[in-house]
Amino acid sequence: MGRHSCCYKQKLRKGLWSPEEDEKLLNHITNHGHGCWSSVPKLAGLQRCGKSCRLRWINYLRPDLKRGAFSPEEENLIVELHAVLGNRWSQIAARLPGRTDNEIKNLWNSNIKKKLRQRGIDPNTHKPISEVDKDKTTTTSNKSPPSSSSPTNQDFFLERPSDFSEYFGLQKLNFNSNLGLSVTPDSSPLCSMIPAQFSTGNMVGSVFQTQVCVKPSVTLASDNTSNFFDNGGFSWSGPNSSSSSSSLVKPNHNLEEMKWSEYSMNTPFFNGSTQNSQPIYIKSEAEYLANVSNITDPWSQSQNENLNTPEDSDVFSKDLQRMAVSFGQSL
DNA sequence: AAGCAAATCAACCGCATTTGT
DNA sequence: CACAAATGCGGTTGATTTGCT
Repeated sequence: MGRHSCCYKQKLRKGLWSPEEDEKLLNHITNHGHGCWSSVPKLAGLQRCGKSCRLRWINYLRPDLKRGAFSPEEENLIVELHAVLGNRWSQIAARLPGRTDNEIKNLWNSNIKKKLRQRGIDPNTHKPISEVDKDKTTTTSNKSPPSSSSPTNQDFFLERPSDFSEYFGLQKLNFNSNLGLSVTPDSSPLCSMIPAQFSTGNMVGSVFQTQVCVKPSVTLASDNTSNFFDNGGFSWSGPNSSSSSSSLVKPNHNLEEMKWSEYSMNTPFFNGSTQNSQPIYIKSEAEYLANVSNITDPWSQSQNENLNTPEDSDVFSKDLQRMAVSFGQSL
């Protein structure tokens, strides 16, 4: 036997809201707040289910809603955010004050998608359509999932849009094993989105399961004297680590199909249990590349080879392990 | 002005996750 | 720990509006 909707048990109204219903709901929430949504309809004198009341409030009655057409700036931001977040409409909406996930979703499906296609861009992958077609004909079955589907925790691939790090800019991430991560954002549009991602949950549940993560553009150094500008990438400050060699992660090395969970399962770094707060700096790939020339790069020799080899993955894992161990020791 | 198709919008549905008991 | 209820999310649908012939 199939499920029934929440409106089924009682004879509750469905469909469009009347002005009278709106007024009742608005008055009730203005005077008492919404509290528990399931009790709202009863308290407000409405023949609706709580879910319907919540939706009406969020999408229509909320006083902070911005109405009217989307500006070109908003549309651009939606495209940029979609390139990073995929169809995570609520997270996209969180970056556009006064806009709801529902209207952004509608705009995307009815308008933006079409515009992108007209410009020769695939709205799912944000790549040129010609490239996507080529991929389709060359790739075989077990490749990364399309970005249109939200990656699950299980299926998180280290894939990102090629221009992602341009949005990323310089971030200062403050890791605290009790509080999770917080971020001091810079002024680029996506930066303040990122901490919202990071600050919920613990390390494994947040930063290392988002597309932001370390992989695209970072250098890892286990030396506490190095700083962001010296090593051109990713570092942490803290007590001296036992490892004297610095660890480097080549930007864009080809580990697209490795899962973060595979790293996180094996690295003590991600399992820190004592309270500590460590600043972590990440800068954009562009900045990285501008500064990287003086840095010894263990992957440079393999530049023209297929980098997606077990050896590469192994080196990368070991570097992460080393970083993890020294970080763990500093906690 | 009428008819039709496309575009837009509001709301529902089912599922996943979170919270409470 | 198990279960149920509540909440939140994204996909989808269907009604309405808009634009074109």
